Amino acid sequence: MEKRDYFEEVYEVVRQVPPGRVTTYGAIAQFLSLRAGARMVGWAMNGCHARPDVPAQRVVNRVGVLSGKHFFGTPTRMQELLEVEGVRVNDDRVVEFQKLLWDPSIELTI
DNA sequence: AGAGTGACTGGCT
DNA sequence: GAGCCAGCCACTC
Repeated sequence: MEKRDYFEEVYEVVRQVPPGRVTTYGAIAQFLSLRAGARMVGWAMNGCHARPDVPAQRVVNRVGVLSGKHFFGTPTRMQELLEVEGVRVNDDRVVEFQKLLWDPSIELTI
C-alpha cells in the first residue's frame, strides 16, 4: 500500500467542502489534474474508511446521484447525512444539485 | 503479462 | 431525463 499520494490530495479537497454543498468526482479530478482519473477519485474514496474526517457524502457523480451510498453502512446513511446538512435528496439524487455544486477549481483557491 | 473490475465522464440516441 | 458505448487510470487475481 502506501500509495495514498493523490489519495491525500483528494481527501484534503473533500474535507474543505462546506456543509450543505456537494461536489463531483470530475471536479476534484480536474482540480487535481486527474480529469481522466475521475474513477480514481472514486477509488481514492474507497480508502475513506481510514479517513472518518472525509465527508464522502458530499461527493456525488456528475448528475448528482449518490453513487457511493452503497458503500456506507446503510443505503440511506449517505442521504440522511446530506439532509442533516440541509441538502435535499430525492430518489438518490441531490435536489438542485447544480445550485449546491461546489467546484474546488472555482470556489477554492490554493 | 494479460484480463477483469470500478464510489466516473462525455457524447450520442 | 434516461440509456448505451467508449475512453481513461489504478488495483487485484
